[in-house]
Amino acid sequence: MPELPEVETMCRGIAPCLGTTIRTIERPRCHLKPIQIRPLIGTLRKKLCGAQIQSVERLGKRVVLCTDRNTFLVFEPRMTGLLLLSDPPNAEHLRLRIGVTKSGRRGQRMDLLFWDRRGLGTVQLLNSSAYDALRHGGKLGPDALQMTPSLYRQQLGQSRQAIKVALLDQKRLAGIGNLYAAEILLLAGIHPGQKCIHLTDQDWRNLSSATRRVLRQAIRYEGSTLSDGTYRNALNKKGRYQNHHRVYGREGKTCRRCRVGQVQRIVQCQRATFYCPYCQEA
DNA sequence: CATATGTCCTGAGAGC
DNA sequence: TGCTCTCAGGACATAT
Repeated sequence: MPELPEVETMCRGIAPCLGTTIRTIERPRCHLKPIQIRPLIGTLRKKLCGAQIQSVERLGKRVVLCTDRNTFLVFEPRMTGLLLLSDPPNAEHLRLRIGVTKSGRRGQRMDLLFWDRRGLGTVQLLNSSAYDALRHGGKLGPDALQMTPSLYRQQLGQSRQAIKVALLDQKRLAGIGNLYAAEILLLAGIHPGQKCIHLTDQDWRNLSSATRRVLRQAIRYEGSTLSDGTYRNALNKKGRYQNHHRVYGREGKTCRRCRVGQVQRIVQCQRATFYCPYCQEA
């Protein structure tokens, strides 16, 4: 389930594509239900073949390839999507292959692959106004790494939702998912069920610093590969942050922050929440 | 408007 | 053993 650290790792991993020219676009044969790709593959080919990849950006949990035609190819991995420069985990879940070449007459060939086991991911080509609407149209909050105490209070402070639920709302802030919400709230010392509207200035300060600390550390470890083994970096290597989770997925085990509390699992909005009753008082 | 719930999708694991 | 059922949770659509 790629969240900010995994998607950031993908962006860094596909950096060898920078400056390359798109030559081919294919959707591999697949007996599974095809993923959503917009526009249709033929149109996508016409619009992208010959275009140069100028930059790679992360937009919340999305990866964006920006081309010299002022168009933007937006990958949304959702649960199990991956961007790869090497062989995929298997062939049957390969969803899109983009062949690129380095600039120059006999530029080196390379394949950028979109692989997605569950097929909930999407790929979309946007023009600049559509991309602008995605970034600034109010559908996506500020990036989680940019959150300050006052920005947190501004984006979440009036909400009557539980803080854990609000952290997952990409309209409020972009990039946090179920796993990192749990780890961030632990370090902030805030109970996941606490209503946003009741949080104090000290809580927002703690949340702001915990957010940066957790996400930066997770990026350093190239994200989390859970027990299903799905998440991989662009070279098909596992992340390592799962070995440093303090509460996520650790129900009944000892909290890695205080080494005293026993990790609890509750359900909020039909999603699992892990927390330490010792570090995070109700 | 804000918040809550249902839907999509596949494969792992539980339970019989 | 082999089947059926439940669950995992991204974002979006629909309901309250």
